[in-house]
Amino acid sequence: MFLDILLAKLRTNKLKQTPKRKAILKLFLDKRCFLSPEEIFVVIKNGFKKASFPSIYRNLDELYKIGILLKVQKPDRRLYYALCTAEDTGHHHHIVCVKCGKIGEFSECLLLNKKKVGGFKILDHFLQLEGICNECS
Amino acid sequence: MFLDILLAKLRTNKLKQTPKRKAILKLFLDKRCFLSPEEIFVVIKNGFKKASFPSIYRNLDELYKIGILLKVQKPDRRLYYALCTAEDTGHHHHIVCVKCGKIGEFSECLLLNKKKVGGFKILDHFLQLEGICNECS
DNA sequence: TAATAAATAGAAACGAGTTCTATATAAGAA
DNA sequence: TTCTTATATAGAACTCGTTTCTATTTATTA
Repeated sequence: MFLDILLAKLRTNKLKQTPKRKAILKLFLDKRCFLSPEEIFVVIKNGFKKASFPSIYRNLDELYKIGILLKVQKPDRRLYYALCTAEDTGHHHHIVCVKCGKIGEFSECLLLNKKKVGGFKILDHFLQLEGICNECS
Repeated sequence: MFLDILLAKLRTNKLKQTPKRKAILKLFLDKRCFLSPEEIFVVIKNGFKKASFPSIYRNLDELYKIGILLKVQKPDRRLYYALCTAEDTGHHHHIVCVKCGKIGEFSECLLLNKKKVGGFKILDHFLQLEGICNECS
């Protein structure tokens, strides 16, 4: 089962398997879409007696850092997280549909593998794509 | 001259040609890259006795609304604006030196010439590079 | 079961961006 | 030029998503 794989990943990264972490992972497995910290907070608030935003934010960031979640920012200037389905947890980019806002993910880096350009040695890059998804076109 | 065209666009849209608006436009014409409100504020602060963030933000938004500027959001969760180069000649990118802040420009697009990726049809992209310039390395 | 390292809740802080309002100024009219 | 009026401005105060701080609680292991 997929949840077991995620829980194993927690152990591998020395993160405790707390009830709330499990609830967050189950929520992402159930919904299979991008969720904001606020949406997750509401669910946790309903399932437990106590809940706090800092824990939600920290958990989301930790899950992002160990490659379980991916993180994007929508034009509403909020963070959104979703299960990362890329086989490798390495470098990958996202593309946003200009019509429906759906976010696609691809691990293929579109950049030519150049080390130097215009007299500058390239250290890092930020690539943001806009497009139209299959359903909207 | 390009500045005249932009100023005419202000008049067309019934926006006054204030000294600060002119300074902002000149800055974009000079830099030819994405700038944050903060970066613009610093320049305006140096060129005038007074400056305020609300004016910068409102001006950038107005220039964006009448099509003079583009607006994007980078992962640092800040807004960035750049001249809309629709009439401008060639597709080009910028690279910023992480040490001295110098901005390089190159017309060669580093993106693989893909039209579609992950089920999305690519319409537009924004690429910002970071690196080290010749003098700093 | 006890030890301990990590996770939590709650309050407070942070910071980019926005709203409010009185004052200043660009641009057209007299 | 001077006057008039609508727009632009500075500065203070605010918004709100996100982060930091800290005392308490809890999952893990020994």
